[in-house]
Amino acid sequence: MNKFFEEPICKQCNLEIKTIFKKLSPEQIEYATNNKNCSIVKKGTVLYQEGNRISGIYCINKGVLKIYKTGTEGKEQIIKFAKKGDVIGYRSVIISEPACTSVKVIEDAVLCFISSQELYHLLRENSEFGIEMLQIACKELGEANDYITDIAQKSVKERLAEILLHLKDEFGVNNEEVINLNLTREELANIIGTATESVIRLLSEFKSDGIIELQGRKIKILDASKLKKISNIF
Amino acid sequence: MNKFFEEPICKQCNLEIKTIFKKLSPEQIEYATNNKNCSIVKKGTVLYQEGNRISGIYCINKGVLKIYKTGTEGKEQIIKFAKKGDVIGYRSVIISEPACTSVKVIEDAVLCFISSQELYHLLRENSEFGIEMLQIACKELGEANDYITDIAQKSVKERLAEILLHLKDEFGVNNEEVINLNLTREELANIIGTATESVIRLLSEFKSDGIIELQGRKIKILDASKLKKISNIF
DNA sequence: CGCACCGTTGATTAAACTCAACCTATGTGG
DNA sequence: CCACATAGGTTGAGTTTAATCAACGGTGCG
Repeated sequence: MNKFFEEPICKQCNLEIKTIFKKLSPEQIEYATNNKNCSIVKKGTVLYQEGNRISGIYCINKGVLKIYKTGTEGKEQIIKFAKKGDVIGYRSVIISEPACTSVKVIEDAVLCFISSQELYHLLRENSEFGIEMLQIACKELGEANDYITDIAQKSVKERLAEILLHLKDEFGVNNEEVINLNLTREELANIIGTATESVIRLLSEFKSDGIIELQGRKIKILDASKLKKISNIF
Repeated sequence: MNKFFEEPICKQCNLEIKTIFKKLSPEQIEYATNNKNCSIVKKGTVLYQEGNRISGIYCINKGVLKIYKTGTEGKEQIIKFAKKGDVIGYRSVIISEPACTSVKVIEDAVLCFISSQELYHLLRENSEFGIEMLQIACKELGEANDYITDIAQKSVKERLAEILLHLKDEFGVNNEEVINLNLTREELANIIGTATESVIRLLSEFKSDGIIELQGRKIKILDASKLKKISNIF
């Protein structure tokens, strides 16, 4: 089974699923197919770092990537995770600036690289494709604004509850209600902007309140409605 | 002099200055000119609120607007300010969603309204215009990511120092080094995500340290380099 | 085996919030 | 014109939240 993914299978890559490419004409799909560059990237790989010039964007066909910034004192701030169907790196390419985030693969990924030139070619040729990109950027912008409000106004406990629900939404749960994404305690802390110890304490509080169950990094959600109440989402 | 601005002067409106329109062809400028709708909006006016459906975007020709979200307990979180040359409302129009922010005029403004239909018409017809919009969105996205990292990691004091410098940059200072934007203490607090009292205490600390001078809402910056040091910007 | 990384817990400290009181300026209605 | 209400600003005291510091246990790996 694993062997199946040992090499990029371009035929079933992003181009055919619902991604930014869905508005391309057959000729443009052909163009993109001939000019993209698929590769397998192992967990732990740093794709690029804050400050790097990047020469194109990556479409994610498989895997999970962590997008983060490095704040004062070198502390990592996780901005978001990217998974199948997401595009990353476009911000820097579009405004011709060095990357403002770093990207690390946290689950083995299959990525498809499209160079800046090709991206611009497609943007110029197909305005619907541009609108598509614009929609992606706007969606991300709305999420960022929500994030700002949450971090600025909610307590750590509220934010942790919210993030657990958010991760459940975004990555789903297996048949045992365990969130399909394993993060270290430190990573959880770096999403919500707190100390690792605070996350640990709150997780065990949730556990003793019967809201979650913990087995190492696996988090099983027992009572989503309680989490919702704690997180103050309406 | 004031009379001069009593009515929108479309001839010298955004269309001719460096805004999103700079990539339009003469015919498209003509089209936009015939379809836009300029108006004077008084300080205090709420342009639209979170949750409203909005039917177009606003280009700012003059004035200052406050873009904010309402968090838990009704506390206002200021996302950003918009001024001459900025466009607002495009996020909601592009992804066909209700507004995720509210907008209030805090300095008398001249605004130019462009309906969703016209915006889409221009986007479809001119892919360079789309790229222009994409660049605006990406720029804003980068700023939002910085903001997230700051709020999550910096102390209130660091953030206040940073915001003062930021306001100085964005709105400039008059010939007496007074920031060209008057905000209430509460508004300052709602930018950096803290309590009004904390802002007051820190401002008077900065004052007694000889870093700033205060006269009501006017903030005079005496020592920008000290502010930079406090804010931990590198 | 020993190192490195992660997770956990406890104790202490510091930052910032909340609450309350009071002051000032401004504007309003009687 | 005065009395009063309102909004913003300030200060102090007390409390809460969360960060920091320190120690220690478990796990996996070279």
